[in-house]
Amino acid sequence: MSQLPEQPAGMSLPTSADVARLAGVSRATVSYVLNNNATVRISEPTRRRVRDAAAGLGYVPHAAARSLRAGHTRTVLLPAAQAPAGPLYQRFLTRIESDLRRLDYTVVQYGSLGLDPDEAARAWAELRPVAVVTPGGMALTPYGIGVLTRSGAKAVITLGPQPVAGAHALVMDQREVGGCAVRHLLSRGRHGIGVVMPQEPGLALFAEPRLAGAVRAAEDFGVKARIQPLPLRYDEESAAELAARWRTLGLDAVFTYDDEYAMLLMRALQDAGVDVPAETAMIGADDLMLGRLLRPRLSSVTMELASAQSPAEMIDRLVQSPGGAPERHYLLRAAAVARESS
Amino acid sequence: MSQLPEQPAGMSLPTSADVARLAGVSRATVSYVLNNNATVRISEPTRRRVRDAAAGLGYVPHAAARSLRAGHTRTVLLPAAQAPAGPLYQRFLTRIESDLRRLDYTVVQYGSLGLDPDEAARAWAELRPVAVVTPGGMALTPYGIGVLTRSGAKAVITLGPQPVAGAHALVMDQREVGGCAVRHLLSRGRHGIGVVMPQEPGLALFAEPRLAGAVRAAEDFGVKARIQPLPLRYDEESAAELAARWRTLGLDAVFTYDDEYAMLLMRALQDAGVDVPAETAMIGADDLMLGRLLRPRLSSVTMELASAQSPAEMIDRLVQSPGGAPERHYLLRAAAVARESS
DNA sequence: TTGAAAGCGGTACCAC
DNA sequence: GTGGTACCGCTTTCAA
Repeated sequence: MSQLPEQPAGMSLPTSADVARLAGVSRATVSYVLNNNATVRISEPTRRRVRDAAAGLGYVPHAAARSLRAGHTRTVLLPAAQAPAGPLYQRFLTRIESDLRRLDYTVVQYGSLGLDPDEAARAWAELRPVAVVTPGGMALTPYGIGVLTRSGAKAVITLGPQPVAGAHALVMDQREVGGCAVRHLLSRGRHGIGVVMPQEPGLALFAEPRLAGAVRAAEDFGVKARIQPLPLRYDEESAAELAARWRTLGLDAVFTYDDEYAMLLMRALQDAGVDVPAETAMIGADDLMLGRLLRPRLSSVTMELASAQSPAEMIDRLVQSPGGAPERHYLLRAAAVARESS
Repeated sequence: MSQLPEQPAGMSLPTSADVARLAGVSRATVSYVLNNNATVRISEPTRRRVRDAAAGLGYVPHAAARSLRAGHTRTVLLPAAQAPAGPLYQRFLTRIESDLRRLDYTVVQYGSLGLDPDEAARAWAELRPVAVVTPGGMALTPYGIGVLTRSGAKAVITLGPQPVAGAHALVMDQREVGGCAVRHLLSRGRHGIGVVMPQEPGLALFAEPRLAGAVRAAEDFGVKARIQPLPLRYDEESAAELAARWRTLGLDAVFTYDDEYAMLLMRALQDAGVDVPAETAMIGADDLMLGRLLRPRLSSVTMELASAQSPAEMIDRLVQSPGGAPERHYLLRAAAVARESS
């Protein structure tokens, strides 16, 4: 398969004019045939001659020329996230990417580290994408949205913990994660609940809403419930320091932001002689394998992406009929999984 | 900053002709000014008028038009990897991405899931990238390399465990990881060494070379050393099954592919009453935080990317003076970190 | 059923 | 110093 079309040793790729010449037809005909243009009838022999010529020369159309002429692209731009991607985001990416390709879009991740929001929007607009999906870490200003829209983006969509004014939103509402965790702990009869707040800068975007959801769940429960934020760096020293003053905090439960922080804190608490779950119940989030390997086995908040419509279908719909009011779709389903640690 | 340039409500982005009209100059002049073209002297007042007009209109150049005219792009294409990216690859990505931007390249990750190698190469070639860096998971055929080269790619580079004929290579030689692990275990006086082989399809690409390196290190040591591959799925059932027949294997050490598999297997062995490290020494790879949290603390092979020249500089050099013989650069430095498990 | 030709937005050569 | 203009590769009327 790889070698079938004998490529001439010519050093530069042929154009549609070369294909036309070899097939003995005009460039127009080449375009009609290769794009299966339905509005024009081309005879079967001609089609074959064109196809053979294209294959023989190893013709590859020039995307820039095509989109320049067309006045639009089928590029969906996904600015690469700042923070290292978690497992959930990776699943989201592969999913939306293959779905969009099935719908005949070209998905492009474009790195924009170190650009300010307006510069970034202009850089994206240079590519004239038909849709832009910006992850939470990337700020999107009204100016940026304007530039993108006027550059031909039919859909500007934010993806993250909270919506942005003026753009459509795929909301992964992290508050529900905190809410689930705290409701679970409350249902276990715990009332003094610590909430781990990672100090890594990129995580604040997720940690803050999780805390807000935790606080909200506690308020809904009543005055007995108390939420205490617990700053923690992802290193043993920080965990040991927290564990050392654990008993002074008067907590009987902790939501650790995620399973990895759970492992860190569980180890530190156990080393400090604090029993889990007897003295302190613990729940993480992400439902990773590692949680099941801890002793006690870690309770966790499991998350999945779910919506009536796949994100790719939403994008396709917005592209085909743009101009509606900003839409919000809540993608995150969270549920507590009880194991031995709570 | 975001609101300063009052954008007219016009619904489509202005072209350089619009800028020229507003500034009262020609399109040529606009191009000269905005690109700081040094070969032509434009008076300062004119420059200002052009710049003001461009800013006022919110002008954003059209990348496709530019590259069509130029006959080449400054796009470096990074086909997105198939397998979920590990921490090492993520570090590599952010690094190369910001380095390349500094050198004024546009870095684009292009998803190609589910395309066959030659289709994928054609899809990439449509974008006329100046360089392509394909991760190990993506096959690159001689035909594909030919198409890309003729489409204007000055550098076609593979990135992964082993080089590919006809392309430059950034080699992350996984054999050294297995070699390090085994040499470490041998130095501890262990001779019957199991090597975990993850059964997840995407990991074979890494696991096989690690095993090969392990075998090689054992051979170098002498006849006393024995290597035994141990297929393992990433689930507790598979680990328990392996642990149950552990003593029949006659091994006194195991290299677990990475730290996560180490955690899985360590738990299973401990549950089966096999003492680590007394009965079986264990070493993982990646040197994750979680290894330090295990009891016994996990020995691990730590990896980092190092080379005389940054990958971005290599790409830039190849782009500027293409046509040399395929280069190979070995990026991976591996070293065993001894902790309590070995 | 096919071909000639205009034009998408920028760049760069050549005149003035 | 600045403007006119040809052209990059492709699509799409319009005419034949």
